[in-house]
Amino acid sequence: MPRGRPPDERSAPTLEQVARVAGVSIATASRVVTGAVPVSPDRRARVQQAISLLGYVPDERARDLRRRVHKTVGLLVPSLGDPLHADVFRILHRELSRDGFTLLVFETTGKADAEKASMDVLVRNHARAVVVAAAAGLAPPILQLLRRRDIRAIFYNDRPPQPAATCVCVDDHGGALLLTSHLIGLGHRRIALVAGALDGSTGVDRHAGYSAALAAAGSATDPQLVAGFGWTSEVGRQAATGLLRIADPPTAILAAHPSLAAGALIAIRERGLDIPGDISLASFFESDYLRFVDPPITCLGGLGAAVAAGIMTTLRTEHTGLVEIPLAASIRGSTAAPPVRA
Amino acid sequence: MPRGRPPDERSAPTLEQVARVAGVSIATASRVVTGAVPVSPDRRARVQQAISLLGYVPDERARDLRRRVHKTVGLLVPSLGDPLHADVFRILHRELSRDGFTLLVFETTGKADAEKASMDVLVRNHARAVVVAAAAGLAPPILQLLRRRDIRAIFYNDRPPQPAATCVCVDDHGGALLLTSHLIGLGHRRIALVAGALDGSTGVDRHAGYSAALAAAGSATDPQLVAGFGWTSEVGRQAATGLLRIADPPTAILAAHPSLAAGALIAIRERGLDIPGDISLASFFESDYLRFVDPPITCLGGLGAAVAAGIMTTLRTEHTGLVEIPLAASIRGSTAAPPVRA
DNA sequence: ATGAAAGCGCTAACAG
DNA sequence: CTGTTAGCGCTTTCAT
Repeated sequence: MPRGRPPDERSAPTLEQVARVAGVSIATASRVVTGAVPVSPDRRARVQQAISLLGYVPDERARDLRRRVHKTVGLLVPSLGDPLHADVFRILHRELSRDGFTLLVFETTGKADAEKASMDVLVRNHARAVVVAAAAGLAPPILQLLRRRDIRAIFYNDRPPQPAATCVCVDDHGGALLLTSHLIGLGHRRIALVAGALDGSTGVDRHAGYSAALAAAGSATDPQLVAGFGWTSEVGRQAATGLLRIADPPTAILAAHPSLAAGALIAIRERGLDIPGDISLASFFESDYLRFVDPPITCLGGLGAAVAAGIMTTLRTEHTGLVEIPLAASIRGSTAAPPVRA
Repeated sequence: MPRGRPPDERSAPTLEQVARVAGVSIATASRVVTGAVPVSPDRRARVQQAISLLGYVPDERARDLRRRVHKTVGLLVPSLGDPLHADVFRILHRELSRDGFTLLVFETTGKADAEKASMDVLVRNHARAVVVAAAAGLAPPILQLLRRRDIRAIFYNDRPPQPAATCVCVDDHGGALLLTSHLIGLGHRRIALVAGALDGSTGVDRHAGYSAALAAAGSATDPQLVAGFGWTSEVGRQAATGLLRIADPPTAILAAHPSLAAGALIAIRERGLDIPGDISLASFFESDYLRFVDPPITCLGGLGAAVAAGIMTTLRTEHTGLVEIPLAASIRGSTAAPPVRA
């Protein structure tokens, strides 16, 4: 038998100690802690006194073990630095804490083995659900493991690899359409897209939305005006630099991500152009700096909150399927009518 | 007695099931899982086969409960958006996972009640240690709770409220001294400080280091050249705008935080000044954009890694006391000799 | 309203 | 080497 070490007073007090101090049974002590079942007032008081005297705090793990419930949810994101993911984390964390859940975050940088390792930890900790931003890399075997374990997977941002999976997706197509139409409405005809990587639905859908808006206005998509197939500011900068050098340069640039917009911003300034006098700039999604920059940049707002809300609903209602997050544009100083030309 | 529900095959397989399938005792199964004690080759093989057949994964919580160990560490930061904290999170997470630990992150935004709530969760989950960036708000009662629970507290960034506490601190004074001396060495005499809030050791020490460097060069600190007592880019922008308007404006600006530098950068551009031709700019710490901006901005580098390393050492060696992280400057294009003047 | 006791899934004595 | 067994701290049935 395990050597039951002498009850260490330094160690965390247990329910048994509380019960002893209060002079009641463990069961009664438990009942006042959980608060569910009726306990006589005087005993309740004695137990509560013992609790605060000892500084008792229930052991969440023992509790879950016995209750056979799993109050852990995982979040897998490529990067916590990304404002969208940071927002989702913040809000998810807040909401889940409210329900007594624990959120385990993993930064996977899109690497498959990191995702594998993260999933392993989550399984070992009996996660009930896992929220995944980096859908692309989540290999089928992992998905299978999740299913086998009855762990709900909720994808967001990118559309999931499996058609029937639960997903909270931003309306990328609609967003691009919205922003591009805004630019067209302002009078722009040469609108460039700094597109982002086209290996996931995010990039592809934004590109499609952009093209659709153009088509609706009667123009074709000029391949010369689409560049920047990555997600870093350096990619954005180089793409914009190239875009500004072509024969018939754009009067507006739409960036598919704040980092891309940051790069474009630098390129525009290097070129000595004025925003929005010479060129307009609009970006997907929100980021602190988009507001602080001069002029503040038009973008698609309120996203993190909406995504997080969608995830919470999905989590709570056991909903399965696709949730589309509607998008709204925050029109700011960086977009205006194009300069008049010859 | 609890109604042992019929063994649900959908649910996570237990060691007992593994043992049954392998035709061995549950103890033997446990032994091959933990891998510690000798087990005969054939039995080992049978168990391993059963494990992969069932897809068995040990339940971390039951394990910890039985082992009476606590493999959870908490991290409390004001904001995950801050590159320093994001770095610390990333590295801590990686290192701790390696040791089988779980990292629970909390964004407290410096609010005392958020810190209180976070600590509560950590206590309930039997955290072994908690790493705290927002030292200022961690009220004494919480500290007391931690001590009582024998939870190690490791502070970083700000110096802790309690003198004897364990702390991994950046050498803020030395860093400011280093950067300011660099600027002085370049020939600058009018060096401004965008200081950050002076209600914590971080801001105060950086200010002191700046003054010390000035004093060493034989100049006094001109109060007119110190502004920006907050941590947002907006504060930095306003401070720098003011600084550039005074009668005898600075030829160099030292920002106490990347956000402050971002604001200063905007102000400088608004003023139409060239970096580093008209004015030099240096910043505390690293941030992606500091590298991508044109010109890249001189700053203090490698910080997150160093802090995280210090924390890990502290965690592993049970070290108590103060660890100072040495700082190194990354000299980049944003600092050069001041313009020649009349 | 209360207490005794049976385990949740696991590890580690202890005795073969 | 292997099996038996006593709990880790907690909740909950069952019987008072």
